[in-house]
Amino acid sequence: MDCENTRLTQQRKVVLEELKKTTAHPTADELYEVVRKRLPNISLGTVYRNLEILSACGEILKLDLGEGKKRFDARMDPHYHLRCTQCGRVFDIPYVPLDKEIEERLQGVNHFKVTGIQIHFDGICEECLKKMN
Amino acid sequence: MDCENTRLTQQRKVVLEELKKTTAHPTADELYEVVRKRLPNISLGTVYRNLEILSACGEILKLDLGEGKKRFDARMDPHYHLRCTQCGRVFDIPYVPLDKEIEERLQGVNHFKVTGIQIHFDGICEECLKKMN
DNA sequence: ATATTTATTGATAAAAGTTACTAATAAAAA
DNA sequence: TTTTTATTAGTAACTTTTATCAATAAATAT
Repeated sequence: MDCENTRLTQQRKVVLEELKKTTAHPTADELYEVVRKRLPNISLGTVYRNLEILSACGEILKLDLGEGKKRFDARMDPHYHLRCTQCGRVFDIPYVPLDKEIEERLQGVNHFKVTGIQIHFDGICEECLKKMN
Repeated sequence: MDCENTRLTQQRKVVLEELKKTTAHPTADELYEVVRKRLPNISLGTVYRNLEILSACGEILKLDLGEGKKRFDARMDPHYHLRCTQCGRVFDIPYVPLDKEIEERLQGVNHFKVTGIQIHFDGICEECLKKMN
């Protein structure tokens, strides 16, 4: 992916701006609906294309929480994600530096070169916990 | 999901048997091709349906490694998975009991009830490492 | 400023993976 | 054996994502 010869179009700008405004980890389709309020003629394909480019160029994160669709996140500092099995929302979880330790512990037990670790959590959010009691 | 009133059909039996034979973590489609050799008239939908039922009833694992398609595994003892970014194959990684420790460390830093942890690894397998040197 | 180059767009179709539907079948119970 | 109903094959439909392509607009050169 060539991130040098990239142009800051209105569409790409608005997609990135709207993603930065939210903490909801929207899907491409959800973000499309939001962006459409500012750019009514934008197409869903353009949203997909820009999310792909932005994530490939390290400007945003593409998340796969096993839902059969991808989510996106403009927050780039280290953190984890928890998906509430009750309401389906995705929340940020503070980062505790486990990755390094996990890598260390895995040394010697296999013949692979580990290059990345994917971790996320399932659980029940505060709001849903209250509703249950 | 009602796992009591379940019938051991030839199709379900063969799907489970063939999955147990392999360590390749096949997709539904890949397993369909294998099962078809024994049951030429089985349909892809039946393979999907049975994999769904078997995993819902805790007989097999459904894996999502972020590829946009699910994989299945009949190995039920605790272990992790590594996907080789070079050849795309999925390998088993010995289990080191991280889950409990991770859960402990996450206590107090959030307001969620964590019910599950999804961990998998990206890397390069032994075979691909050799080819690179 | 203006012209040129080419990355990007909107619109649409198509691909890939998965689920839903239905009459017919077969596994378990009576 | 008969009855009940979970399951099947075949197919359509659905969801998410990617590809195609002529038209457009952002950056660069003139």
